[in-house]
Amino acid sequence: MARPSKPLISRSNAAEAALEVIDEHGLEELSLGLVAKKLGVRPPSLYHHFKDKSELLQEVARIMLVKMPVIAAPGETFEEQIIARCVATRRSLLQHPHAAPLILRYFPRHMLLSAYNRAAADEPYPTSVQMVVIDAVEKYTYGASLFEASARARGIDPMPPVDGEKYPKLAQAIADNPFDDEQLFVESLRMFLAGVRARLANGSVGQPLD
Amino acid sequence: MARPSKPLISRSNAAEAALEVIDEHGLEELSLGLVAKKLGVRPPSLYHHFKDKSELLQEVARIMLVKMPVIAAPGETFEEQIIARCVATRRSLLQHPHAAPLILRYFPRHMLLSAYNRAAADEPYPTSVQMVVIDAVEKYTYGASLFEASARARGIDPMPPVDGEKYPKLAQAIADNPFDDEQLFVESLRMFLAGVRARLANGSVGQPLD
DNA sequence: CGGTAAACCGACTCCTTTTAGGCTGGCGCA
DNA sequence: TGCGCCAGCCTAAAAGGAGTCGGTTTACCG
Repeated sequence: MARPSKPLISRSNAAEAALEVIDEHGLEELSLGLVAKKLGVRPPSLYHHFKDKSELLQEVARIMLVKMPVIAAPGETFEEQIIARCVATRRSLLQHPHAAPLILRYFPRHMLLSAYNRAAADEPYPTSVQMVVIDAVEKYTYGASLFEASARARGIDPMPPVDGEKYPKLAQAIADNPFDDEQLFVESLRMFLAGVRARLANGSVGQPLD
Repeated sequence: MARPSKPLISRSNAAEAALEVIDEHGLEELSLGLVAKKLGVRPPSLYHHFKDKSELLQEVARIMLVKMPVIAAPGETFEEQIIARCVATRRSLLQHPHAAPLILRYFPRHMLLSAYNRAAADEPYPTSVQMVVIDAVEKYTYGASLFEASARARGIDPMPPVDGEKYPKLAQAIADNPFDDEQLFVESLRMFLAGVRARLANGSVGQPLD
């Protein structure tokens, strides 16, 4: 079994295998041994395709972003189209809660440049605030998804049971919250984008709220 | 040197030592050996105080949050007070870019419950939207800080140089962006909080933007 | 003053990453 | 067709870190 007729390992199938291992065992327990086993191969063979383990993990982060669906939501407002894309991104990341932290470690911004360019082209905002919107929407989308993924990976409730005696106001707020996790996410984005509108409308961009 | 008169190791000084190691060498290179060396001690001794390495890291995450300054900004609007606290949190996290990812892995929500309770008490919003604000502000603050920390830890620019030929609109948006990183962060929060006001004012909470 | 247990250590095991070098068979080329 | 190269896998083993076990010393408490 020295050299197979068809290669057993490729960059992408190794990354897929690693992603499966992470989904099943978690990021901590990922070892080259487990990835190799899944490919029917010995651990050192992976070094023929990757410089080291971190390069493999980087590839995992990459395929997670590549596999994200491209959403079109015609007929809706510009803002709702943004939100639809953010929701798709969030759902996509939550498919692999254990792997999500890799996005943070190996965030491949260059892969998103064309998306940002399109965003800048589509946004009906003055160019001076476009970066605020791009930056905030990106960071909120990925940040919120990562925190939720982390909570799910650890098997804990995003918002733990709260002692109504010690924290009455918080308990009340939780009880009166009509939104589930995704709705909370969507509503937050709407608040933000509504705020962009409002501050542009009254010319207060850059000024404190009074 | 079997038992010193004063203990050499404690939970907190071990965590401090680990934090220093992380600051100097990065999270990947952190080993119990390095922490032990910094304490003038042998690696196995740490197991007298921590169950395993992850418990030590959890403690590191904890002290990072505990050491956060408590900010008061009297005389300002409620929103600007929130923002001041978020900025302080962001700066605090950016003091330790390499350690920041630990916050994600070991986020101790229960430590923040009293802060959330106070937030719920202070927020002049109906209880049905308080969670939207608390949740979004928290996730954006920590998420954005983590992404910036990650970028700095890797020594890369948050926004890499953009090819003006390939991405003209994006290059334009970057050129016309008047804000630095922290101002971008602040302005995003203002947009969000302005949006909360606006949507409450016109009763559109929960409704799509039109 | 004696017993208990806290606090640290050395030696060891196990596991994982990574390097070095070897084998084999597909494939280009004469 | 035959030859040699090298892609693509292998085994062996080094290097190093996490964690265990069983001391040993000394503080502390009755």
